[in-house]
Amino acid sequence: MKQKKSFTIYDLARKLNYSPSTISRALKNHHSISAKTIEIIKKAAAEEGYRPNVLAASLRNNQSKTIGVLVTRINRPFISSLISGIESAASKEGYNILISQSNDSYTNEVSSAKALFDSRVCGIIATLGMETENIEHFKQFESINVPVVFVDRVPVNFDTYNVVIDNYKAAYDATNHLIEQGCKRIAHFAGAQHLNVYKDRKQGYLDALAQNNIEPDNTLIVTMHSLSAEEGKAATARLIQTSTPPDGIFCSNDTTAVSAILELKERGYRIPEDVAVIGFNDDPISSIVSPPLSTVFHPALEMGELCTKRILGHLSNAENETKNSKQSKLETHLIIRASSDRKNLN
Amino acid sequence: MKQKKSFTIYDLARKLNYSPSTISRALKNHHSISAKTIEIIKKAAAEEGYRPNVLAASLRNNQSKTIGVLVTRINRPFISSLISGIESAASKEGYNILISQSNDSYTNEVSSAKALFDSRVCGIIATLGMETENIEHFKQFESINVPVVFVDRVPVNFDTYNVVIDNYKAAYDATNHLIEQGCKRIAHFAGAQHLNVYKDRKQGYLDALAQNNIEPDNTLIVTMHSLSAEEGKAATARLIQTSTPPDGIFCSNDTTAVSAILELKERGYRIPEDVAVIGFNDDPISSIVSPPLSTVFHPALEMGELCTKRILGHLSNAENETKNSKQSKLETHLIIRASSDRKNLN
DNA sequence: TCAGGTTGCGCAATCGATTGTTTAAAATTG
DNA sequence: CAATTTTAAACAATCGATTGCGCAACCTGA
Repeated sequence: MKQKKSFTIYDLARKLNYSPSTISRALKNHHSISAKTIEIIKKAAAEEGYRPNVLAASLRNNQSKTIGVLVTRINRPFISSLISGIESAASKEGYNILISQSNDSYTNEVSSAKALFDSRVCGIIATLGMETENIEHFKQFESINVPVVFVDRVPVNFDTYNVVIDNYKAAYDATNHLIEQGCKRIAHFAGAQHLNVYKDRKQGYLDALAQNNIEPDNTLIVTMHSLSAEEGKAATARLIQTSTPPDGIFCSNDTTAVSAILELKERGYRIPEDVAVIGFNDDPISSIVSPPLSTVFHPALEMGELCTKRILGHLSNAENETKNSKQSKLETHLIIRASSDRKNLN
Repeated sequence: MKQKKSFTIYDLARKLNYSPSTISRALKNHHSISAKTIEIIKKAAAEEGYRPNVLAASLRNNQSKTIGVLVTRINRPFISSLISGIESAASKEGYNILISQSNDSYTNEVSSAKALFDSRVCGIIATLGMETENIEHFKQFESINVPVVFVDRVPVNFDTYNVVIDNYKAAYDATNHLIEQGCKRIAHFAGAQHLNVYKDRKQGYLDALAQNNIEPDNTLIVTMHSLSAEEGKAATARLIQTSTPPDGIFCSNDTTAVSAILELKERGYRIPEDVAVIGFNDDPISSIVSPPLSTVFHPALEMGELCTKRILGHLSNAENETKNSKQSKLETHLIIRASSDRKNLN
């Protein structure tokens, strides 16, 4: 069932005895239209409930005010906050956002990228899926000069905009914090190592150990596919039952960290006395679990806003791109809560 | 900075010595184009990396394959899952989704609705903001036969598609459950009463009390503006310090329920022995808090999918709309966890 | 062999807004 | 008052895909 046709500048032109071009110009205060005419036209437009058809304008201008957003899963705390930030910054400037999720499937990611391209988005913001190793599907955008901003999970060796946090430093600090609390055997729940975020977090962890002359123990490093609660629970159960269990765990996300806490509690371990735990992201669950989870603040909203700004900045002046580096690294910080705070125990 | 022009059917036509109309028809397997020609054209299109411009097609057809989604806040568990469901069902059918958030501001909601209208969405899915009492801004869609689906927070007296749960029944059951657990003085954290969801939940609560011959006590009913953690904490603190404190709380969302639990624990009350608590939504925090929170399952993903189906159903056959009622009420159920389960105490 | 039918494809208008180029009228100048 | 400049608005092409209509070329059967 088709939509009914809506009221256009042609209808308005006929009604007021002006040409469509005059209507168009009047509505955007073009200097060659007299003030009186502008007033007449705007008044009539408002009365008739005229609404511009942005499809037509976009087609003509070869420029849509729509930003494409391609994420893994919309309903995750970090992602939904990221999108919220993107949307806020975009709508403030009159841009719309078109959203697509890949569910961490490479095939979906490729077809979503195509769909966004076909919609002629003026820019695209993406975070890579777990499976993604090849990023050819983003090159089509560059070929028509549509800016691509990768956020959080970004590819290496692809010269485009990036918005990330310093995963290495955050992980280093988190691990160091555990060491300061007296942990000697620190486990690490790592994510897929072809993704920058998890690779950097692992490296930060390793370097913090090295810096403190702690020999890394591979049996304490668990690399997980999806960093799910189930994986976290299973890994915790396995590690804690060994002859040399960990006394601290640095997890690559809060989901596994919380599941570790729950599993440890169930088995009668005290947190942080027996095992100190620190997560990553500051998801809502991290402050609710008992004891509250220490974690790394992830500025999701801010990252989203910055992504939008990068797109808009590129569109407004393509020349400046060399001035500002294309790489943005946002500040994070540790949030120390009870799950790792051995010094403030009552 | 404008985008570069991309490769069009005209370019393809020139290259292959066919007319643009033949290209267009061939690409969609029109019967009047020979199999051989179709093959030639499709092959060339693939080689040249031709991608259709959906803006042009939408303009011509007066029909975009884009669904507008207007929510209050993207980064809330229920909403992000709802969007995820909408997106999944939409992308499966080749539809895109354009998202806008109102942040519960009426002004934003109105301007977002305008923006979505201007983008000529083929349908719109919306959940009302806290401030919204007037819904004139949704009538423009009906005027050009664009279907409007309200979900969860829906208006009364507006004849359009609705996707909701039975808030009344869920609240009735939740309250009844508390009564079965032996609660005599059950408090209720209510939301803004001009919104159907909170009004129905309150009514279900009241009727459950009445059914069990419990006199309602207005001092136990707290109506909140935003049902935030702060409000929940404050209300809990106030209620528990009265001479006749509640022994059960039915909260209109999980956020306030969790904050109630935390506040009660901090004050030394046992849950559920002293106070049983039940929330609404089944947010991730509900299963993490200690004790785990009993709550009402809210089928967010399913609701989202159904919203999309309603839109697509309307578009494919406008006649059927009388067959299926425009109102869809989805099933919910209680999730009983420790926060209210007095019978399974060890 | 020819009227009538089918097949395969091109022509040209259309969707609604935008904009470079004209044109007509009004205002200014000498 | 004629010449020139300024002002105001119209004309027409354009963006890319779609589609009703028309028109050859070919096929069919009588």
